[in-house]
Amino acid sequence: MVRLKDIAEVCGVSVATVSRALNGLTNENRERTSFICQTAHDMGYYPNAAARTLKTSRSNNLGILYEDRMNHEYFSSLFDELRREADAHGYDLTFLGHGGNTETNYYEHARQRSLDGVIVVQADYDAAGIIRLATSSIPTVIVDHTYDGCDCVTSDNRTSMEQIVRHVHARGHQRIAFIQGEKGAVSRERLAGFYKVCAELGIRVPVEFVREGHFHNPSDSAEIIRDLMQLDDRPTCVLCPDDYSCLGALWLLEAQGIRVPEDISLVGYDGIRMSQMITPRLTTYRQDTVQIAKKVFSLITDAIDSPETHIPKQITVSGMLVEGETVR
Amino acid sequence: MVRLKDIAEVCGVSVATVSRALNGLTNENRERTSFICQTAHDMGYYPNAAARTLKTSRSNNLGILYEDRMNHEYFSSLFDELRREADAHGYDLTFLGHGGNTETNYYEHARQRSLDGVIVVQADYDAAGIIRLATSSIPTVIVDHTYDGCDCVTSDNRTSMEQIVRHVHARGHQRIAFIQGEKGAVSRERLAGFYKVCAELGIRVPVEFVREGHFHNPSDSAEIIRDLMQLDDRPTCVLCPDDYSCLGALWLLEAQGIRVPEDISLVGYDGIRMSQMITPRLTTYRQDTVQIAKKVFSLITDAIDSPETHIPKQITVSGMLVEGETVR
DNA sequence: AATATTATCGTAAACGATTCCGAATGTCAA
DNA sequence: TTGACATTCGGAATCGTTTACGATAATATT
Repeated sequence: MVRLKDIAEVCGVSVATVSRALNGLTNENRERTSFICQTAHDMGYYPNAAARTLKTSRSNNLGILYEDRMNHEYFSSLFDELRREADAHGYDLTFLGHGGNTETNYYEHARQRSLDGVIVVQADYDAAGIIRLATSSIPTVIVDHTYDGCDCVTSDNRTSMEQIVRHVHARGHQRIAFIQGEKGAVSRERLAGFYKVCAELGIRVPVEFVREGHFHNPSDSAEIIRDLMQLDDRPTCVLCPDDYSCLGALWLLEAQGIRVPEDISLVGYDGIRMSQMITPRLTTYRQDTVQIAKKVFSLITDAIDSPETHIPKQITVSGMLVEGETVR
Repeated sequence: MVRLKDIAEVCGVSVATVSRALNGLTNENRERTSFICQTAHDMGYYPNAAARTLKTSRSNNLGILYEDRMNHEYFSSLFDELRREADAHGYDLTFLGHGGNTETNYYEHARQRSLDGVIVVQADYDAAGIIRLATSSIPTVIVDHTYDGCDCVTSDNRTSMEQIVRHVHARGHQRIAFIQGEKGAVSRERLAGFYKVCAELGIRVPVEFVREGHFHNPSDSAEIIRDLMQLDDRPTCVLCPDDYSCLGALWLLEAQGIRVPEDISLVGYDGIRMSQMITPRLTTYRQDTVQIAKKVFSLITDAIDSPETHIPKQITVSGMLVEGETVR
């Protein structure tokens, strides 16, 4: 391993001069600087991140927090975009695990590794470990959830749902059911949008039309939909919590002879690729993962680079309604 | 931040003693050791990874290399399992990006961060950067590809394909087409298994039955399948490179009035969850991502812990044939 | 010409942990 | 009592880098 010391000896200068030259500090002799940089490159020098971190307590490394499994496409593609942004900003991405022991202490883990910030993609937002992290001095950005006084990036859950309701209403639906995902900021926002537009449009919403389901759980959604269809006063359209569960439900229903959209209309959420590859193509709302990732980094880099002037913001990113073939 | 020095002052011992006590070194006073550990815990001590890495040149951090996008389920679930294993072994997982600059130097990046090892999940295996890494002294495990003299974990591509061919043959198919994915060790192995069993079973394979396609590319596969079906002497069954492309092809075909398996039988590969949620359920081969991850870690931990006695191995992990409804 | 100012660079002290080596103490046998 | 030996601990160097500070030389000011 080539060290600054080695370069210093070759160039006949001090270690400090080499460090300054390589870091582009001012007050340095021009030609000498370029000479040092050249020989450093020739010698195959690369800085030792551990030493640099130890001295500066900056690691150029961000933590990424994801408690669930990654295998639904919305999360994995969001993750891909975050990775791209991290690369562009010169950061590495390290997964924040439970730190070996079961008592999930994300804060300590982040401190141990001197992480410059943490991106929370998915977590149990009521858990003490997450709140500890979010309220700490470590720059933290939450995706798809909101804490007061924290940096957050969310989809426009409320207005997107408003668009969806207007869309299906425009296509003639008056009896619209709504399946929630897990309780939380996302479901709350979407439900608010749902109720708001229903009220505006004079759509009556029986209490049994609003059900509690789960994200990414197809059989659960199918069960609820079948249940809804057996009501005397049954809905003509069901809004699902996400594409994954909607797709699954669609197939489970079709296997039972229930056709979409002839017998029932369905709407998904997320806009995963597969939703547009199937027949019928899903009517859904595509989240803009590229923009979400960009916003996450604009927040976190600001928090890192100017911690004293940074004020936490909550950013909303708009997506796009995708008209498929599952709404009659 | 609490340092060893702080603990030493509180306990009235030297820094060296605290370090030894915390690391469980021998030749230490029993009760004093436990007293030190207790106060360290009470003071909220956690070690500084950067300092430790600088001194020991071990980081307890593994690199994970993935050049493509993550959004197909096989890779993302494999990744989930790797994450679980890393947690269990006390390692963190850091993504190896291109290091900011475009000239992809994974080796230097790994050295910079003092990574203890690197797991290559997907990459351009012919690129100089990967080969440089694989042939370096950094413990490296390759998944789904083989280099001579390197640690590799692959699925049983050859025998799995043999099983698949036997299966469809047992169900009466004599005219079987094969769509390859990208060129490489995986495709080569599968094709070898395909040819071998076809020969054994006396199945004639016209040259136009073996096509070059792409992994994870549904429209491409659909195109090829349609093409195959227009042959005078058309196949009755097509083996696709993976579930994702197979699913997509299936829908594209059905949209054009071609029914599966009535008009054509299809077989996928990977065994992603969605393949079993749809109608018809896919006949496919499920890769054992849990076992793959376990093997990866058994190799990499051995390479890290005993670099002198470690000899590179190539491990094959068996999966399981999943009988669905896409083979008549 | 003497002094003030600036531009450059080197010295050395950190950052927090590990670990070699030697010192101090205790134990035991002769 | 003395010497040999084991046990336990502290001192200090070290890992590679950054950076405050002072020293030096070059230039400008009067």
